[in-house]
Amino acid sequence: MHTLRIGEVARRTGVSTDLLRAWERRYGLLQPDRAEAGYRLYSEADVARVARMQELLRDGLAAAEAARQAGGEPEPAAPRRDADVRRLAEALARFDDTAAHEAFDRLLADFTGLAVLEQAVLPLLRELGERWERGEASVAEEHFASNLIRGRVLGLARGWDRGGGPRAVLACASGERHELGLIAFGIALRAHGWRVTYLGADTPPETLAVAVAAIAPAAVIVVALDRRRLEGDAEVLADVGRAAPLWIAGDADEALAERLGARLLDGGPIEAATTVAASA
Amino acid sequence: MHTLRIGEVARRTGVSTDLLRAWERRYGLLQPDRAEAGYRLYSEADVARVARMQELLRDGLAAAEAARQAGGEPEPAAPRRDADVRRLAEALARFDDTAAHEAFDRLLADFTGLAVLEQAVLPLLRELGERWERGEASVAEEHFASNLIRGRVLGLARGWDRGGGPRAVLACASGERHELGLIAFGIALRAHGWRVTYLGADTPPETLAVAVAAIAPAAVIVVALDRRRLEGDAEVLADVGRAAPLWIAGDADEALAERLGARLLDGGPIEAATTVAASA
DNA sequence: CAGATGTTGTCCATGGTCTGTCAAGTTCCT
DNA sequence: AGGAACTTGACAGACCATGGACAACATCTG
Repeated sequence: MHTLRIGEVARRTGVSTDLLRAWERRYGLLQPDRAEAGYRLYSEADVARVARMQELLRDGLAAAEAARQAGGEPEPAAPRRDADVRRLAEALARFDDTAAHEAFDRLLADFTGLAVLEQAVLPLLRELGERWERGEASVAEEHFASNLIRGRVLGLARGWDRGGGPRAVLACASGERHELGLIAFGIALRAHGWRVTYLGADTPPETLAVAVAAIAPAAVIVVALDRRRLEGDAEVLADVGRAAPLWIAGDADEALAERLGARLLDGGPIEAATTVAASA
Repeated sequence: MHTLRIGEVARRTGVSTDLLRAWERRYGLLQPDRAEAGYRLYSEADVARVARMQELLRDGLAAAEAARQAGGEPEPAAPRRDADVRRLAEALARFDDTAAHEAFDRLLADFTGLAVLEQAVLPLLRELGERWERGEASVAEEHFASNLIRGRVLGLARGWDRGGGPRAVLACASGERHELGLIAFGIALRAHGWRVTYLGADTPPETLAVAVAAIAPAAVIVVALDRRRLEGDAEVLADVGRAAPLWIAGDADEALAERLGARLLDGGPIEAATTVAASA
């Protein structure tokens, strides 16, 4: 199981080899096996532990304290997570509110909000949508699931305007009600140290304009899965784009972005957050 | 659990490190642990206490008095509830996500979910609506507030199907998106020992039918603030009414109820829950 | 009203601690 | 040979502690 050399771990985690050795020397974060020649040999669990360490550092803990906390149990491996995801899916299909919340709670206890969204919730909803298109899932199932999940995920969007980083305003376009991707983006941007003001689903463009005027953010992100929702409010959005850097995501292209004085965001929520974070 | 150093507490609260030390020295607001090197180590609870201190300062109290209250005995309940409701309203008007959640948390810690809804949230939204009609509140304010509150209130609707009481299915009519009253009703019905399956806003009638067939509840409650939302789905709703006792609430009257094979619910959410609970 | 007194947020000097990075010299593998 | 890794030691810059000082403001006093 212990097969990775230090350079590979560094590549995977973005932590320099020097720093990996320093963490080992100072805090005993990792205790890799050794090859006969003395080379450190790490396991996948070690990589996860380093990732956890990085998260704790981003949360503002001192390195010594972060190492102490990351030194405990590594994140549970994929099987346990998959079991909980499956339990969640089954509970939703049964309209079983209690079981669904329990599965969700367990996922949140074991993983970060971003990981839960990325690896469990979004794929689950995507799959549900596909099954629905194929006629295998009922409207009722889809409705119950997305309603419950919406409530839980909105609960993740809090305390986002704390701290001292640059500010961003996030909104779904007018009429747009799919906000899960936007929330995932918000969490990811938060991990980059930004402060986020989340306006949520179905934000009228005037609301956006008022918020932007009040906050003077370093970025404004508007998402729509149907480009007509953007086109319909083109003038107001262009005004917003003159007041602050505007990004659009979802069903948009370069031409539309240019028309709105906006920049285009594509890829998943996580890459998009990296892009925006790099802009300021 | 004392893990945060002073700089991180400063970042999270926006209070300078100097001031944190001054508050400790002068008022004993916080008594952090110390690391071996002498560094102050704070807990999450300390962060909350600082946030509370800031709120009291915003309310105009002198720092010494604010520290006394933030650190010491809580005030009697009623004034504090009013103060927290006011703080919630002010935070929402400022787009201040963190302060709003904190005020909400404190309300929930001190009162039941039903009381918070009945005495704080619903009146607050009603007042906001009125100010909006008079042009005193912006669309932006209204949107931000109801979005944040929706997320919090949805978080109250969990674990509702536990236990052994009679079952009820709750839904907003198709297109209807005002679900706060329905959630208040759900909490109240829960207090009568019922198990509640909550389908949420904008429930298509077919979804309702599937859920009712799957659950065989002792009551089905459908709410709409605009009666056309009920009339549009009259046939399916009448089918539902044949499968289980159906109640309609909101903008409806006896004639419409009769047409749907339903019974009429009026009055506030709490009386309505009493009515339904008495029916089984 | 002038002056005295108290309150409160901020600033500074000095000195210790923490932590990421770097360097030097060596060994291992292909 | 050359790239990657090893160990040890060092270092700069960020971070923190203490204690005192101070300016701005409010409140009280004669």
